[in-house]
Amino acid sequence: MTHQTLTIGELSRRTNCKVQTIRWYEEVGLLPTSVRTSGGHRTYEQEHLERLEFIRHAREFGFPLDAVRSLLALANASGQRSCEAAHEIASEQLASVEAKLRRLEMLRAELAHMVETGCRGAPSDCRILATLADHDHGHCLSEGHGGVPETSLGNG
Amino acid sequence: MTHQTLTIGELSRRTNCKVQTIRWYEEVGLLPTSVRTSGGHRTYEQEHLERLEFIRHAREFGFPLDAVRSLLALANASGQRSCEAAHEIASEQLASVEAKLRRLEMLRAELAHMVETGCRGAPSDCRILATLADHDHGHCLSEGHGGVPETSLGNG
DNA sequence: ATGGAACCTCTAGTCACTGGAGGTTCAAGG
DNA sequence: CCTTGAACCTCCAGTGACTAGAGGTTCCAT
Repeated sequence: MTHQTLTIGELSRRTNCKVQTIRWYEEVGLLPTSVRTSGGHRTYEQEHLERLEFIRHAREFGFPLDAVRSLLALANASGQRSCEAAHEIASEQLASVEAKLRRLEMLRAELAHMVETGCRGAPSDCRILATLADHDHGHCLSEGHGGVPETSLGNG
Repeated sequence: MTHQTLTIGELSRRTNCKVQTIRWYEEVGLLPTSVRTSGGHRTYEQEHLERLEFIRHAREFGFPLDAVRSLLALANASGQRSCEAAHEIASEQLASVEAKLRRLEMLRAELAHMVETGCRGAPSDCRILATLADHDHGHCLSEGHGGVPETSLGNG
């Protein structure tokens, strides 16, 4: 029954999460509206600490915030269904990570080739600048074919 | 001497780059201020087409725009120095891609483990939700130790 | 009572675009 | 010459997940 409350700073230290980020999580509804002191300072309980740790762990696994929101809901209403739903979200995240890996591996190979080839003595024959300028840039780096570079790997 | 000019739409089609993106490249100085028709429409020449293609190729390799800016300058002032500088920029990009790959591979392994373990029959024993809630979350996913999740992989 | 650390709100910036509203210009057909 | 409608124009807001800073207030130990 040591019902101790935490300041935002303490919560920040314990979760390794910046103060601004905690406030932001509250703003976007990942953390409940915090109880305030008479002076307006936020106070937190053990349950908030646990919830924030959950969020941080999920973020470390690269789950986007929307997924974290769903996972939080599932964790609070545990049951067979929750378990299946969590499994599905995690599988999607795994698939997304694997897709990014494939993309990045292709990119790495291309870049490595470019860098290794380097410039062969003659400045006018710099493989790097030549590759970038190449009109007939044959091999296809962008998978989407939608016109967007999509090298962007977003989060996680 | 078929000195033909292009509209922004034609340039867009030929480079697979959206019209808005072309305008935005102009705004941030990657493309020169465009010559306009009397009515204010942008017109482009062959050189702009080539420059934009260069930009697109570099973006496909994941170079951030600042790097693209540098590479463009180097391409326009070719020489031994340019070649070396380009090599350095490309090496940095390669290193950055490799770092992201390492990070993603760790992430993939952790996620795969989590997903494979699944929930073992008992709903209360869902490995996924349990892993996320884990207080003693032992292994270290965040390499920075700066407090930030840094699962974010930015661009390229 | 005081000093300074920690807290508060609000705004803007990051990266590289993307999308949309609301209005103008161009070129082809009648 | 007039109309139609596609293509163009500018300006603004939004994306994801924070981060940084200005300018002001509260807390708590001395």
